[in-house]
Amino acid sequence: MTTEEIRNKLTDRGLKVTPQRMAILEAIYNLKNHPTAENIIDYIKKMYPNIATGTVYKVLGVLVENRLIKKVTTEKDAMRYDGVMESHHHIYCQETELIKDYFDEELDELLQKYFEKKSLPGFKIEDIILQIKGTFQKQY
Amino acid sequence: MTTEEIRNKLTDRGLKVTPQRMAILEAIYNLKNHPTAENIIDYIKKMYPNIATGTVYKVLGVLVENRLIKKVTTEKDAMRYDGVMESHHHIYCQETELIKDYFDEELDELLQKYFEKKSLPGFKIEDIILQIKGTFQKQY
DNA sequence: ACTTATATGAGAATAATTCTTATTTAAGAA
DNA sequence: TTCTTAAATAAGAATTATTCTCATATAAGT
Ligand SMILES: [Mn+2]
Ligand SMILES: [Mn+2]
Ligand SMILES: [Zn+2]
Ligand SMILES: [Zn+2]
Repeated sequence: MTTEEIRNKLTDRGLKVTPQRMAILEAIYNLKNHPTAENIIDYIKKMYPNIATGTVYKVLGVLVENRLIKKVTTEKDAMRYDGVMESHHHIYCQETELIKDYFDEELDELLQKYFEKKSLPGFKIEDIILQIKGTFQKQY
Repeated sequence: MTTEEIRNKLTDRGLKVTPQRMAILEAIYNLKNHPTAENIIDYIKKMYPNIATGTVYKVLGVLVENRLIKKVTTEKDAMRYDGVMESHHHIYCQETELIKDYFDEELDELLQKYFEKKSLPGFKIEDIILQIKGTFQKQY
């Protein structure tokens, strides 16, 4: 993801391009494993030590509203963020904080067809995300 | 769910039976829509005004550890709890806080078979929960 | 360059949860 | 039925995650 591409994501949504917004998007794309706000703040402060905590939360909210990033829910108190906007699911390791992306078009089609048939009465489905919970096998 | 049944759930796990634990389980079973800790506290305080907030959080943690209840993740800051331990999925209304249970054995079998075939290398799946996001149609 | 609506920084405030410690109590043993 | 004691609770302080307020700074259009 180049600087220009990041800039375009902002302008495409009619958002002002600020160094803070650029830095936050860049952080999300570079930090793997679905960073928390705190992860993002730590990362950005290396290059840009004056960024305000409140600004990061504000910007994250704006980016979510504008569908440039997504929230990832967990059983921990801190929200996590995801810069991958293509449809995908999440593999949660119960022993660590690791959340791996899981892409599977075949599964997505299967689910889409399944819920076309068995549509939920009175509910318009916008998105289906699998939370796949378990543990990674330790390798000796 | 009778008082005796609730009591047995605790003793079956080797947990001491306390009025607080009984009240918290009863609250979760009676409150619908996946209550927050605050919902549970408000409910219990009607009958039992001296219960301490910290006790409720402590007990909720114990009940989760002992698999008598589950956490339900959301994009909001407050954790929500679920007393329904049978396998099921969640329908999230994007416009309200409503989280509806969705039971579907056919779907569960479909998923189980799917992931038997396409097993995730190095990962032991313990549970798969669908987060079905969308909106309930308003009826006029 | 000028203007202005919007974004940011700083720090206070709030909300959700956890921690600490003295006291109480459930449940098994005597 | 007491007695014992490890575990649970109440109360309130502390911590963590997030939001809010408001004065200043700045992006972007004119
Ligand atoms: Mn959450
Ligand atoms: Mn919180
Ligand atoms: Zn992801
Ligand atoms: Zn449920």
